[in-house]
Amino acid sequence: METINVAIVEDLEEIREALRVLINGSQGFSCTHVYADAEQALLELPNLKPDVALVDIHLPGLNGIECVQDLKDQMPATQFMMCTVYDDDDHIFDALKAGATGYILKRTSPAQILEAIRELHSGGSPMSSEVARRVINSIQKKHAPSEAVEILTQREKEILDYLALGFLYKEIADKLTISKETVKKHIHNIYEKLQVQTRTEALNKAFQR
Amino acid sequence: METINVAIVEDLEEIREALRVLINGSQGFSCTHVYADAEQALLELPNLKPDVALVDIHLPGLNGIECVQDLKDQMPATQFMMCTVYDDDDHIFDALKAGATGYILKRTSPAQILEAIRELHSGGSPMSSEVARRVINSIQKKHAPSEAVEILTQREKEILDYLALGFLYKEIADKLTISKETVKKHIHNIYEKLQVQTRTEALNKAFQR
DNA sequence: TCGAAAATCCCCCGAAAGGGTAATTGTCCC
DNA sequence: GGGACAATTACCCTTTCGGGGGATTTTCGA
Repeated sequence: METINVAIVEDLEEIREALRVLINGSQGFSCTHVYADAEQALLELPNLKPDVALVDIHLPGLNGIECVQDLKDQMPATQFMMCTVYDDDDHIFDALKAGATGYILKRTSPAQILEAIRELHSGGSPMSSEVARRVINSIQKKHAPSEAVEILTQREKEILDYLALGFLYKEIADKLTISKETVKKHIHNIYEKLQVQTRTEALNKAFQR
Repeated sequence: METINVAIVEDLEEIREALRVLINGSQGFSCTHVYADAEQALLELPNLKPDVALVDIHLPGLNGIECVQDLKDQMPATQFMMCTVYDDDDHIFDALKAGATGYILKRTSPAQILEAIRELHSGGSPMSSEVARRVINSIQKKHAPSEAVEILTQREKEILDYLALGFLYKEIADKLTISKETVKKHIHNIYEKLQVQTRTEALNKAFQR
């Protein structure tokens, strides 16, 4: 059974040392490198390529999310877990976009932290069910058609979909076997209802872009 | 401490009954309604409005995801947990889009199932770390700019971003303090590199739409 | 069955978009 | 220094887009 190499980026010495002691004191885990800020981590970590990196979001200077963003490019095999007090939507989503694959809160128990590291290393994405709910809410919000679309008629929605695919008026007309002028009229009505002037604006408003 | 009312939609009698017995035999849980197919559940559940519904994905006739989609509209307060043998990306994502907020695999232990129901009811989204990883991978894939964009120059990417926001050539020109003709040329080059003819096509290809 | 909403079509017109070509200025690299 | 490439500007041209107006038929619910 191999040892999981863990690096820590955390500005608060108390927490940083507690994590180091926890990890080094546990069978199968090793923590040889800890950093108090992102800048130092960015300098050294790319050469060390640890299996897992625990990164605090709130860091002085460059924050943890930007830190992960930079590091992930240079060491894609390393798994990053955000370790933070924040559990609001924005931070979670930004962290995931930056390349983090785990997200735990600081109040997580030591045993659970170790378990999370193990899961992260074996291909999972540990996160509390509250964090997961926030992620899911974001997905569901993104996939829900905006309310603006509701005021459109069935035909208008249909044409809007073709518009989203990049078809010309003429192509849409052919697909629906109606005249180009009718397509134009529908689109004109769509623009009026959505209060926009161009195709791209309409698509941005109709879907959440 | 209130009792959590749980409904079950599961076609295999063995599993269905095992879940019912598990839930009814546990303090704080109650399961009074079980269904072997989606059709029956759709008829009765909207009147019962249980706190939580465990729904199998693989059902005869209407599948569990379509079932949740229909039910979620009629009873938005009920929390739906998919309970399945599948853990592939498509099913997970479709289930979440349909309105499910939990996703557990059938091999989950009885104790963990109860814990998952409790978390689901208290506002969390229980899912195994493997399932969570798949969700996160989908998010990261969606947010990663497509490789196609990489062949664009910095200036071209910049203009592409403005294009995505729906600006006119003239507006982009003003923002970048360059001439409209230059903007046009850049966009022409972008289209060539992305092998498209229109703005919408370019945006669809550049981002994953 | 009456009327409103939706869907269909048409004309005019100016602005925007997109294709093609050519030329100038840098910068970076060999 | 020369070559490749990025960024810039300019001009040509055609098509498409979108706003304005008006008109007819279909549909569907009150």
